[in-house]
Amino acid sequence: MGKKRGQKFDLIINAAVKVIAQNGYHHSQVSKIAKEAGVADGTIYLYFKNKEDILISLFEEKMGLFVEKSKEQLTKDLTIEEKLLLLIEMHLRQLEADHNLAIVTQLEIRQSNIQLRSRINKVLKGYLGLIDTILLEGMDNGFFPKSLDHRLARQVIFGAIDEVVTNWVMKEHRYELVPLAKPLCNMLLTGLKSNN
Amino acid sequence: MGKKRGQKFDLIINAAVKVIAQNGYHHSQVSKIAKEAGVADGTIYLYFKNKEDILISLFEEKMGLFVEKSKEQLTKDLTIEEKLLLLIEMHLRQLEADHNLAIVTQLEIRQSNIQLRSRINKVLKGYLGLIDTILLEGMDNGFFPKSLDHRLARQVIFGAIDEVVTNWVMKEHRYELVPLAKPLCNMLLTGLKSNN
Amino acid sequence: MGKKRGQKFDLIINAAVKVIAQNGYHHSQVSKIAKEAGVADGTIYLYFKNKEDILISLFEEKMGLFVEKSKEQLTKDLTIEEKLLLLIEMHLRQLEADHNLAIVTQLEIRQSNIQLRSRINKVLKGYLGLIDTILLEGMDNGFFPKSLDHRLARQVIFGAIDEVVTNWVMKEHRYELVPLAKPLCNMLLTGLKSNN
Amino acid sequence: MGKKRGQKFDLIINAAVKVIAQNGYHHSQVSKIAKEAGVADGTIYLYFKNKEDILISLFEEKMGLFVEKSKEQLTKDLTIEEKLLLLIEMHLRQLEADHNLAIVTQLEIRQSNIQLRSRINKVLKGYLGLIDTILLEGMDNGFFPKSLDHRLARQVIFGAIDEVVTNWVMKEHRYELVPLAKPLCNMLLTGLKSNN
DNA sequence: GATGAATGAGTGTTCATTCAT
DNA sequence: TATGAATGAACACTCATTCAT
Repeated sequence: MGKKRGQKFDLIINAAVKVIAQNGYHHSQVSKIAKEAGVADGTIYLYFKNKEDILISLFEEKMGLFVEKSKEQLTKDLTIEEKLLLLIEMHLRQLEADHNLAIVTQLEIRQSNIQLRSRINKVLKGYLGLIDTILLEGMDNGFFPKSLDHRLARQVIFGAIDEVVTNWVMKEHRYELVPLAKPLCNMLLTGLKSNN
Repeated sequence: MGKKRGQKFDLIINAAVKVIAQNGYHHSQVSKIAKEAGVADGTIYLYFKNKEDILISLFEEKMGLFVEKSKEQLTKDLTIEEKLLLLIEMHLRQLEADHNLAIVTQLEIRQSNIQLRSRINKVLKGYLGLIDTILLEGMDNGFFPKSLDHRLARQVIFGAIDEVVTNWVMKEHRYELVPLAKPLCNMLLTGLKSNN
Repeated sequence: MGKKRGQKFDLIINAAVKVIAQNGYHHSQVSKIAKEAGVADGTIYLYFKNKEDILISLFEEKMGLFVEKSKEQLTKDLTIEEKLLLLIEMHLRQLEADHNLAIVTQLEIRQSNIQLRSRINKVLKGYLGLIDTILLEGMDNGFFPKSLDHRLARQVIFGAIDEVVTNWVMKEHRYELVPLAKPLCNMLLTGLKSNN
Repeated sequence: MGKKRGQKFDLIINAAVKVIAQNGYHHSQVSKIAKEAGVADGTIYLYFKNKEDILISLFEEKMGLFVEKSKEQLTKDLTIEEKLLLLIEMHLRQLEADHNLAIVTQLEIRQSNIQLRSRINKVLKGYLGLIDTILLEGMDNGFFPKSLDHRLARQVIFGAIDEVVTNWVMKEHRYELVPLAKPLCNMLLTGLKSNN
């Protein structure tokens, strides 16, 4: 059964983002999502294998789109520094633009089984690939040292961004997120230590 | 109800770590934890308010202990650099020493409700306080620039360490964790960029 | 709605025999039968009132045909003994010739509601009528005693044949059925007791 | 999990006989049975694996008891003829004494999956064993011919009795059942044919 | 007639929690 | 304190049936 797409697919995905952000995954009954989407309960199962599949598909859909867009932007002729900044900015902008999505992404999706993590990780791999590309290009042109452990660096970059977003969600979006891109990027590039 | 302590309290906590790490939180029935602990189902409720309380108490107990130990270590007369390295090393060592605890800490505990996050965050605050202390001391003695946004820095440090541990857990502990402390610490202090 | 006949009617009936024999009635979704028949789900409802109607119609169709054929054969000029043997042989032969039909007839059809039994019984009545005809003719010509309780006798004959077939189906058709006609017929006619 | 017995086990079994006889198996919701038994829904699952298990356990319980009783009676010093008659009489009497049980036994239990049939058959085997014992003893002492196919004979006897009971149930118990034992027994022993 | 996407009623089962002993 | 049998609320999912095309 290849995944069916169509108007209803998006209808359900968007309803799910809203309902899950408001109630949390475990209190978001399938019937509640169906009602919000304006379809019958059973219709959900024409487009999704089960309730968990909604959550993961939602992530794949939204995050996949984001990765696509980002990949495209990063083909531009920019310096490594500009590319990293751009990526961070896009990341923060995307989530600041959709608070519900941010809640689902930073909190609810992490409630999924270890097994489901593999599907999540597949999507994440796409994102991490973008970071890797920047890192490798930078090592190639001397912006980063040849000796850089790029896997560790990738984890540091992703972990830092992710934590910044999560912190913003936990603080209930009480401050602006995008302005943090620049200082965050600098901190990652030059470190915390005074450079004198 | 003040929290009751006693032999059984620890018995249950340790059983929970084992059972939850093996089965995941949602497949760890209270009766399964009780059986592993060698107590009756009902006994659990003499020591814990409900199932979620086991999970959070477990975190409070183990993490609280860790923060205590760390705080103590950090009173030693060390450079800022040494202190940060020590903290990271202790963090990685504690989790590498107990794989089950690492699984619960990095994966399962995140499945808790948004509400429960507040109790988790309270514990985390203790840990983040340690980072802050180092950061502020460093800013004070010129190791870090006065202009450092220490809240952002704290998020970067925590996010990076956390991601490194999570990655290790997701990769099923297939490599050694503690050796990553040194390069991780350096990366955080001097950044990714080449220092020509 | 008079019953519609046509190519598709038979297509569906035959698909149903196959699907139900293989999966059991309760695991034979209408859509599965439709697929096997090569028609759309909705088409089923142009020919049958509901799912149960397929099961009963199937029985009516196959059994009705069998009763017709048998009635015809029994008009021949035969002794009572020959007629009974012929009936039993035809019964066993019909089911041995179509294992799937035998499964449906002996096992699956009995899963229908008490209400539906009335339609089944109507069909059976035709068959039982054949037995009655033989019994009454035999009582008339002295082959059977005048005192015979022919209703009881009919139940004994039908019950015995039915059980022999069911046993064969339950034993997964591991032996030949038709050869049992002769000894079964003898047993019914002369009883189990030694005749000396 | 060995089967738990106890007061509640019987309570539930008896409630199930009543509810299933009145509503049919498929319209006998577990909650309905629980209510009739005066226990909570969940309690059912302390004593039975699932809904089907209630049906089969019920049969095992009631039929098993009957087979025990019959086996005991048949140790008496009786002629073969008397033994067969006794068995038939007990069979008819047991079911005439409990109309609800008869409905479940003759109609509802047959709605179970082919898989569940194996558990049913295991119970039936006990009953069929009783018939076999009589047949073999009769062949041994010359009451039955040495050449008797006792497996076929067993099927004829069981099929006949079963059909007589089913017929009585389908006719909604409108006549007395036990009086049919004698003529039924005779018919099985001496056959239908006139013994000129 | 034929289709098949959409419907939504219906229920078995789990398991955290309680409480009489 | 400790027990564990009993509770009962809660819900994902199926699938027979409909109907607009």
